[in-house]
Amino acid sequence: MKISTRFSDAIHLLAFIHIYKGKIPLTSENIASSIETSPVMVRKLMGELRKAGLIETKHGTPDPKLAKPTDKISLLDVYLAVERNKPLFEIDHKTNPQCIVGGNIQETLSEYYNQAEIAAKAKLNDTRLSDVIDTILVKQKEKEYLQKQQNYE
Amino acid sequence: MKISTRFSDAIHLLAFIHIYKGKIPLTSENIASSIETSPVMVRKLMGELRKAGLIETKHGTPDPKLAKPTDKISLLDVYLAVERNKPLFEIDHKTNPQCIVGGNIQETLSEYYNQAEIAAKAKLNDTRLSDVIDTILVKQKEKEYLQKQQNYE
DNA sequence: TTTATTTGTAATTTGTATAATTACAACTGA
DNA sequence: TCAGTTGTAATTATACAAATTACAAATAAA
Repeated sequence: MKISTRFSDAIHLLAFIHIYKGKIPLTSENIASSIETSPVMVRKLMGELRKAGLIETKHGTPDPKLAKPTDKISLLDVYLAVERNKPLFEIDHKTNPQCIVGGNIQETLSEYYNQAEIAAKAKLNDTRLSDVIDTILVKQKEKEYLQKQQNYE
Repeated sequence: MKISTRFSDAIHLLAFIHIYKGKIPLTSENIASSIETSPVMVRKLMGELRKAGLIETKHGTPDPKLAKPTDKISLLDVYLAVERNKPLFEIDHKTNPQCIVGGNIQETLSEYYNQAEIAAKAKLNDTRLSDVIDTILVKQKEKEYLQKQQNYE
């Protein structure tokens, strides 16, 4: 499976907008170079985030903004924006309906999978974009501190 | 993305063995026709389930058995057997390390993703193969009852 | 009001993970 | 012995995400 990094990249994009707003021009080109993807992918993701009401953009103008404060955007909001209702656990929808197992496994698993999926989504809903940004900034400070230390050794 | 149904198919396979043991020969051919996949895929999955200690097979003999009672096998056991440590949420590992966001997002997200993943896996660990089999058999009975009803109408 | 820049989006190509297929040695049991 | 099966490797086919290409529409600055 060619794995999808849309969810990760969308969070990256939102954090980037917040951290670099006013410091560098927020063109799809600049954002793409941080994610290391194509500007077109960035614009597509931004289109979906815009439709979900998470950012505001203006056609022709390289200046996207977050539509809400970072503590009012949860990771679940981002997930739903770019992955829609994509299941976390895939069910095999092509099983033999003539068989007791094949004829009932899909419905059965979808119930149990759903419970697990909701547990995961509840955690995503508890995590705010502000948490992610705070963690990024702390990790960055720690890195810078370690580098400074090394310079004096 | 070509989605993977290995997890679903592995549960299907185990339920099939339990329900049809002694009723029909448990050849990879017969199991495959219920899953609607190839016999080779079934034999591969069985190989992984065997290595994980969930089933016992004998080379050349079409007679796999569950290695434990169905209430001692959880969906998490099956997941780990066939998906190993495959992450539920994929992190983009190719981001620009020169950027504050690109340089810290991977570590950051892996922490939050892990929390969500553990919540989901805990639910899978709470669900036993016996639960799945019970649900399948109940659903089957319900179907048969409805069909009988229709015959008298 | 022209011109360079950018967004937004569609169409096409490319890369790659997964499943299906092919092939066959090794084992089993009648 | 021999037909049937498992276990596994190698190859091919398929499906889909990402990258690329292309361009109309909007913007901003000269």
